[in-house]
Amino acid sequence: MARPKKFDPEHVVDAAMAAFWAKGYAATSAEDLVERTGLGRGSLYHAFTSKRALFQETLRRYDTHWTARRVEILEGPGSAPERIRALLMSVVEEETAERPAHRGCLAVNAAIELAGRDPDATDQVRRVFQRVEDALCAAIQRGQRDGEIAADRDARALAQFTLNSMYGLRVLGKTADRRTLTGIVDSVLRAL
Amino acid sequence: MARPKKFDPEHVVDAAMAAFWAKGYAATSAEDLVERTGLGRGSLYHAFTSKRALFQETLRRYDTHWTARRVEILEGPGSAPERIRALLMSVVEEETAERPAHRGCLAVNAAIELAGRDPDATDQVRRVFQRVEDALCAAIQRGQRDGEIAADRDARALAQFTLNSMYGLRVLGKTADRRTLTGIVDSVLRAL
DNA sequence: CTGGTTTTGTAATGAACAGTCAATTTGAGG
DNA sequence: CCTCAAATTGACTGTTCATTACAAAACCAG
Repeated sequence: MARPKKFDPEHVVDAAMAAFWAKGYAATSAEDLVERTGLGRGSLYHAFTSKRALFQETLRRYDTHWTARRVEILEGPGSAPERIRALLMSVVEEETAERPAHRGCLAVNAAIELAGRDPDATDQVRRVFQRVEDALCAAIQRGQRDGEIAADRDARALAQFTLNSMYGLRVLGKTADRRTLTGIVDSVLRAL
Repeated sequence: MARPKKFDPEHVVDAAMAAFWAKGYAATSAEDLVERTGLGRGSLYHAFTSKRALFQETLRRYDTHWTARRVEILEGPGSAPERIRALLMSVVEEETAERPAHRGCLAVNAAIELAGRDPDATDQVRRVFQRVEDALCAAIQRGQRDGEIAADRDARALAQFTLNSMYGLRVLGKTADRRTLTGIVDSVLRAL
């Protein structure tokens, strides 16, 4: 290695993520990325090849970094239903927060914007969804062992149902108020 | 009126809708719209002012035309749970269809792409969501009268829960297979 | 048939787009 | 303290973007 990079690639990807997250893929320009990352145009392209490749890197980092945070919520202390409620309520809080307004979940945004047109993005999104589903399934199985969730029900099916509800909140969160969303969370937990 | 329009405005909006629906707002170019609608650039801009205004018109038409179809499913013959299942399964069918691939629901797509950045689009999306929610609420109240759905539960809350699940399917539909989605529909109906 | 108003088609606008390049700087290895 | 591969810089590419200008064409009212 001759000359070391002046920047931390992870920081740069985080900055790019902020841009893509706020505006979506198509509406984010190379200029936006240059501004946010602080890199020069040349450096950015030298290091990441293209806008598309940088977005792919962004999705990868979202998977490892942000998805892990969601999983941690489920693995925290407390009963399984409590943990699941905490997860869903964290989504409600995010969606109703003033700032950043309605940025939602990057994986969901990418799924809606690019599914069917960008196979690589779709794959990465699938990975995110799968990780959360698996964590939900583990939490539900724990709840079944502890007698908080009916043991005769299929844990995988319940996990998928809960995941579905969580992503529903990402959609309704764009227009619904906190009360409504909280009511939905109550209904979901009642169904477990 | 001096010279009559050569085109049917509704047909043109439908064509524009197809373009926006397939690619999203930002990724659809004026050129795409010209191709799809068959109009000349001049005519298109003369009649619809701007890409943004045409999109707004598109959302309005989606609300009156497509949302009505969803509502019709709920008002069809059969028990309330049957009708709700039919609605959710129509979403599953659309999401797993080969063609058009993963175009989803235009209102959901617009919500995810533009919420927080385009107040007019957000308002229109809210209107769509509200109409479906109201129709669900009516169906659920009917089900409660007929004894198919527990009468002690809040119909509005159940409608919002069901709406949430429906839009969850729009998200998971991008990566999940038909079996999984159908399983989720089963879980949702079990919760009513 | 004619006047007046609107629609239409085409060409042109400047801005913004993603991506490239050659020149320059840098610092780790020898 | 060189050498040289890699990183940086910022100007530059050609393309595509949304939108407009303008003149020709079309049609209804009188």
